[in-house]
Amino acid sequence: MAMTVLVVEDELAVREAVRFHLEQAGYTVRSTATAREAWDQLAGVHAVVLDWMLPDESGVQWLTRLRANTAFSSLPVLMLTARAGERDRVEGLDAGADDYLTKPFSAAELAARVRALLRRAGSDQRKSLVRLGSLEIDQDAGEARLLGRVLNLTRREFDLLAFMGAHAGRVYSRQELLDRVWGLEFIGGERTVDQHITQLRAILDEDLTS
Amino acid sequence: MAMTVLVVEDELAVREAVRFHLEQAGYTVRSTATAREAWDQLAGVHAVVLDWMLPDESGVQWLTRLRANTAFSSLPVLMLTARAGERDRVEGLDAGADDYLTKPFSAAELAARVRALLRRAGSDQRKSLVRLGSLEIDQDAGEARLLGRVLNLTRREFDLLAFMGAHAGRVYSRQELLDRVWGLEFIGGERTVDQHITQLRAILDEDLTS
DNA sequence: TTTTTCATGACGTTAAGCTGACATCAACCT
DNA sequence: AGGTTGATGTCAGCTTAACGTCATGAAAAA
Repeated sequence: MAMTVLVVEDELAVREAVRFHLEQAGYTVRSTATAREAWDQLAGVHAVVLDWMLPDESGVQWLTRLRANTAFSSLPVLMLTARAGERDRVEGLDAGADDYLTKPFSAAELAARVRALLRRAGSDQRKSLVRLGSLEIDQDAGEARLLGRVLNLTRREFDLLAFMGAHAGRVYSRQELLDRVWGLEFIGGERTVDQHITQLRAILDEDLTS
Repeated sequence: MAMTVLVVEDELAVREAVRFHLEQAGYTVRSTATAREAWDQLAGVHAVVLDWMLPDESGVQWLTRLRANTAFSSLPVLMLTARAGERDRVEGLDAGADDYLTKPFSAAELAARVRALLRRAGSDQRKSLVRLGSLEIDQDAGEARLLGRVLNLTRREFDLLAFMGAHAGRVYSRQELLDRVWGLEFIGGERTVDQHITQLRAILDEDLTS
């Protein structure tokens, strides 16, 4: 699932630079130059990179309005500012920014901070332990247990089992599994899924009978 | 019972921002702009957020005096600084600060750290000592012991071990470790993590077998 | 300065992952 | 009934990429 980041920044050069680096980092990027446009682009966005100074409305004002809207009250926002003034910082955090970066900033650090924001937001809602009968799938620990015993799974095997466990009772086609477990960028035959399913069954069977 | 936090910070904007966020988090907040005033406000306070630079006396000096007073020797203190220098950090912790935060900081992080401080002090159970089998990780002393013997670890090695010890049983990707142990501003290859893990294993192995 | 600690690129090793070939099976058709 | 077809299950080999380690230069500390 590709994460979408909205960049609100009036300076073209900065906007495009930010876009470039976030796309490099694997995010889908949407961008606007004004606060007014930004408002219309919010749907489906997972995080916002917001410039302090905008032509029509200050970033802080915009952020305050955003926070007032319950639908976006917990949307992660990273604020950009040209000045390192202490007062600005405080005002930004007051308005509800989750993180803060002073220009000039390194592109990699921006990406890292966005990544951290998204991870934090995501881990809050992720259910880390799924139990299905005597099978436990522990996302945090990265392990699955059957009858209390830890299964010796490879990464793909675990990912596949975890996905199916998180959507128990639902049927997925091979292609859907490839898209959602392997990722959209994976190019390959559907037989690959068969192989891993076979493997999983073998492991589960073995641990059940031994 | 509502916990009371004393904020000692000369800059009005920062002081009020900190007040705002701590009150949001459910604490009663008292604040002063100078070290002298702070001294008179200490009664009944459960924790202190202390700025490094104050008009009348440096935060470090003030803290040293505080620690010398037996009545306040175990009062949790969170230090704020604009500088990120390693030396400052050491000096602050040396003087008796329990935690340390570099400006600019996020509101959420400040609140989280204060909460952590109060929890530690409240249960009077120094969570800074983690024990895993015969391995002890002592955050306060900045050292780790295996079978009672102090391990000779470098700073990174200790930080890494401490982080993992504090989150035992959880799996982290290389990238997450870089973000959380090295910091978001670190830009570098993931192989770096491998190297330090290898080193840690070697040290632990050696101390186990000798 | 000297000494220690870090980061990183190179490289060998291993096992995880992918794929093609073949076997099996059920449904459908003639 | 026998044959055909398409979907599925399994096996074994090949290819990678993930891992662990070493050595070296850079950076930081003493």
